[in-house]
Amino acid sequence: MDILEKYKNILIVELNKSYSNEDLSNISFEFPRDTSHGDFSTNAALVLSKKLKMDSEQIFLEVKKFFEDSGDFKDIVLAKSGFINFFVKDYVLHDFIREVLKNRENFGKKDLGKGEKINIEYVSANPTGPLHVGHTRGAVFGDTLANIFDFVGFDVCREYYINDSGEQIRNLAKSVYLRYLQNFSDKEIVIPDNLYPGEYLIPIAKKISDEHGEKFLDKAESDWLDFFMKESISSVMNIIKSDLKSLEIDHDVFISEKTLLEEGHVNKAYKHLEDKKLLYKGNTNPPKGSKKDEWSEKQHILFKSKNFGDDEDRVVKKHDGQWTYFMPDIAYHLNKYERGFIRMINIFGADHSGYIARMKAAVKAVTNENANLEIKTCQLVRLSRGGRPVKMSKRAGSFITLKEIVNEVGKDAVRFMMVSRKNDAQLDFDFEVFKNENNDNPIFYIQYANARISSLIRNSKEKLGRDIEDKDLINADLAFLQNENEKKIIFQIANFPKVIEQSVTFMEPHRLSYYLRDLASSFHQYWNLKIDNKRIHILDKSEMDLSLARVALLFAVSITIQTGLGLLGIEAIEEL
RNA sequence: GGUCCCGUAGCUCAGCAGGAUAGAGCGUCAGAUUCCUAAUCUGAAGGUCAUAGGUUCGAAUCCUAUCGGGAUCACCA
Repeated sequence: MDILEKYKNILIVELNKSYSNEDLSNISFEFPRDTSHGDFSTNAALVLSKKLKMDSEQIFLEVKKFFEDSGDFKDIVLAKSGFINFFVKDYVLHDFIREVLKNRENFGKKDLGKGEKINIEYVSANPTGPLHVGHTRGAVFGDTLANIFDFVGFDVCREYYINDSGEQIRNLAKSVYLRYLQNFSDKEIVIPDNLYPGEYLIPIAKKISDEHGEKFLDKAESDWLDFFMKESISSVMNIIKSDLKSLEIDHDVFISEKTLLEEGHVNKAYKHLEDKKLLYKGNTNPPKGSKKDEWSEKQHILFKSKNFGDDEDRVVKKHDGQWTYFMPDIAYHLNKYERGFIRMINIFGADHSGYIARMKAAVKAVTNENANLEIKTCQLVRLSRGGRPVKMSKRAGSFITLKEIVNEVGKDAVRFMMVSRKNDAQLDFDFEVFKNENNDNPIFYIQYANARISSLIRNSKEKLGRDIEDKDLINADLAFLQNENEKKIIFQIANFPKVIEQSVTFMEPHRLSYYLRDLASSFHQYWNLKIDNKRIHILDKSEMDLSLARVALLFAVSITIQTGLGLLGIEAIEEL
């Protein structure tokens, strides 16, 4: 089902017989941009003639021989530039489209993963408040990536790490406690700077008041803190899960830092490092720009992350015996390894990019370099509305939440928006664009294409005087398709498996977004096509065979759009 | 200052593991509606791919340096 791959394999296998000593990895086999360069082209003659100091004509003749027997080609020529250009017979393309129609939602699938377990950790936002726009990009990026990995045969585990331990959680609990006190007092309560001011804590406090009354009033902190931490975390995690649900993001596993601590995983990982002699007592330099007197000269326990490619050794245990945030993270990744994950992917916000080197170092250390951690970062998102930037300040909880954007433009638009740029490029987005129902709005444009194709099937009775069924499409005689636009669309569909493969190997789902937009564009062009200055009618009673052939082709487009949108987590709409 | 990301059309961005004449949307200008969804389409104008070197048959793509923009620096997460 991947034409390109099929012929490339033949080429490489055959070349290997004669030139097994040569590195053939530079040899390409692709759809040339310019149709005058044939249907496929390869640089094989160019590359090998150079390497072997052979005449390129000679290599060309050899290559030509590989393909001649199949009878699939009209012509194979050596271009002046040195490329070998292949002109394929029509039936090859028609057979391909029939394969797409038969395979339906499985078109584009490849077994690249062969069932390999892969762990993708994304979001992992601290449970101190609802998700905001900053989390959204990583959430959608990670989820889309997971979809694509799953599609190509990996055994994907989608995971969320809950940082439910440490100072921030105590602060969360204290913030909720203040809101709780407010429920029993007329006096306005002031929330200190270091605590969380968000109003989402009010219902949490209300629930505690309702269920436990005045039980925690006038009590020492030690009497209520644990309870408030527990209640707050579980309530905030419910908010977060509901945020994720609004984007149809569903993690398989939530792992709690607190649990890792309680079950001894952190101690175990620490001992692990100790046994390998990767820990030592020492000091660190104060960070640039900080005041010297705020810096304690006490001795901490450091992990030799420099041995594994980091540029500093990192503190794992503070002088007072407390863990740093880093140590549980190490334990967590050891735990992933122990659960059988050799391959792990983490999605970080760009503000955590400084953390990449130490995390990779830790995974190497703790797994004896057996596991591979890959980290993808998502750059910032800047939202605007009608050309004006949306101000985002964390003060007073006035940041834009994930829910607000989903409510404003809808799940599909948000998902598309977040993967419509390369992950490591900054993202500027105007809300208004995604509310438009026109060409400005790419998600609309793609859905419109699919809706138009669906309308053909719906209208077939009226326009052709008969219903179109699956077997009509599969049996359609595609030789009736003789138009350049039709050929262009066939090649575009044929490129889908490659786009999928690249999205996986580069971990760049945005490629899929661009692909779908381009495919939709070719479709819309075709829809408006004029021959002899007259608009074509796809459904034309007087040209039944041609009509069926056209619908068959467009149905293959629809299949591709639906699969692509599905991977992006977006509905394919049949009627607007 | 160190590290990471970015720099391609007026704007927002693609550019496939180095390939043939650099692409799309928006915006601008000029057009298309006896039509199955015009919520669409066609055409035109628009480029020193930040700059300078290097690698090679061949560079927007790889390497080095410089300039510009952003993020980050912990005994916070």
